[in-house]
Amino acid sequence: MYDAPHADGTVGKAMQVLDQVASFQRPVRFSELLANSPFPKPTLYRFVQTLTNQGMLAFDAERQTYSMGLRLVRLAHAAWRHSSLASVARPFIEALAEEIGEAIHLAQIDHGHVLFVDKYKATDKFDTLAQAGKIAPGYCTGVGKVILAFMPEAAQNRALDEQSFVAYTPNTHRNRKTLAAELSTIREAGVAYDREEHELGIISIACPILTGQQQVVGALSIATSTNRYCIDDLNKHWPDLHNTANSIGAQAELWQVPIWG
Amino acid sequence: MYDAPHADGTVGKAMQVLDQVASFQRPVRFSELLANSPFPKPTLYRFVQTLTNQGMLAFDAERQTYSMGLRLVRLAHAAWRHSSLASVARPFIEALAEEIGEAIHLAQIDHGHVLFVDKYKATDKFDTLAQAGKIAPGYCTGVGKVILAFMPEAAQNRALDEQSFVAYTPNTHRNRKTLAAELSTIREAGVAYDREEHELGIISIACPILTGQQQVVGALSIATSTNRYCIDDLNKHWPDLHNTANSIGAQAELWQVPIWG
DNA sequence: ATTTTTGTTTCAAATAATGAAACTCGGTTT
DNA sequence: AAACCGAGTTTCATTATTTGAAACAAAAAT
Repeated sequence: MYDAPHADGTVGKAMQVLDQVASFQRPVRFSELLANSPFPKPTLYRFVQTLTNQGMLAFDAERQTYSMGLRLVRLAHAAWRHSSLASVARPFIEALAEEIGEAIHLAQIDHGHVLFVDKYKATDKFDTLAQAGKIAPGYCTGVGKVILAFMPEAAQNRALDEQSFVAYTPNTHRNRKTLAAELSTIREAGVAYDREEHELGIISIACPILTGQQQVVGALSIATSTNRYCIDDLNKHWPDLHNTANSIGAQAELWQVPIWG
Repeated sequence: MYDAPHADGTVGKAMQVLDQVASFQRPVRFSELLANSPFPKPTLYRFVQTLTNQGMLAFDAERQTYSMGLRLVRLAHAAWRHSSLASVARPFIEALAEEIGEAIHLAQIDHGHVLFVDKYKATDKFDTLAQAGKIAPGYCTGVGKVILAFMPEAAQNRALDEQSFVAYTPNTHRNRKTLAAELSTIREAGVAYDREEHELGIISIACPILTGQQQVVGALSIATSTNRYCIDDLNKHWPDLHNTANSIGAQAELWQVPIWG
């Protein structure tokens, strides 16, 4: 038990640095990294050097800043194609979006956070990559809640432990208890709603994507704005959403999409 | 296949393993990796374990296979937004594509390979992510040749060293000499053509994206099929392509897009 | 039941990572 | 001009991690 923080050795630490650079959301100087880093100066320095050599980070010599490297784009391409639901789900989502004319989100879960792996916005041809890869909290999004609701208990507990319960809006769940209560309702109903819990003015309806053995592999949602529609309107699309989610689940199984991360 | 990794300590080796998994283009068993790995069994085993813990790989327990992890998608999202031309270039490309009605490619170069960071296919709303992140050879694509042509000499030499000169079609350059000759022509002309050098039936015209100091940051191309158009037809779009590339270059500079990796 | 293949663990030796301190290089202050 | 400062880089003895031959366990194949 006392070898608990076996923080995955050197590689784990390097990945931590990568995350840190990513978290800045902009090119960042070494000293800025250092200020927020658990590592001493030379250690951090070497990590950053190594990662840059490796193309995981990019160094702008002119401005002396680091940002995420293009090698990640190359690697993620493979991840996206072979390890996410997106490539399997795409044709189904496309069809659904054409029919409904609202934004469709496809999400998987990754360490307690919802990871959008694809997004189709019917009114905009060109929004895919900008959104794919984005993360959002699990406890206050339609896709997040529905995935949580259908997870096996052990995994669900682990994921719930990682929720922050930040109150984005007055409707956001503020603690595990109220969320857990909603999750069991969701599980029975097979649908989750986001009632402006993450962003005021945005609502959604979400269905789980399940395999034959009823394992959740992701979720599908229709999102819209309260200016145009209310939850009841979204409900009319439930049959379509549900069917699409089922079709994707069936395909995912054939295609051997990995079940977890 | 992938470039010789100047063994950057433990982290470099781990990244090498990541690349190896990516290169399979499908879920892969431990033993398959081992067969092609320079590392002894327990070493590889631990790398794979660590990377899986870290979410850089995903392990499918049922099928006993590894694939690329979703963490990469998360990280690449940041890379794509803050470290690639794509986010800056998008509105320009969109406008161009609408006008021309052919596929537009946006590429950067990464270790001698062309990395497509975005693609807009006017006739298909939904092809972006499938292509972004893909790599192609530098020596036989329009975007690749034009980037090579405008690189500073030292970098160009390094990049040329990494070209494989595989003959994809009868028109493909087969050695450095003929390529180098074309590169200087391209540099003078400011345009490159792909005359079915990578794929039979596919041609393209490509312009460099330059900063104020005439540094290449990427390239833009219009691609089409020989069924519909010939090089001369593409040439009619040159002014538009050129203008768009210039606008992107100007914006890139303002936006502080990192110049290299 | 036996062998073979595939995946996992052990442990001493080999290697790589660590970080306090020292150094370099621009730029700024005295 | 000298002294100072802060950001970035290097050194090197110490420490911790990685390494891989070998052994082990589990699952498939024979």
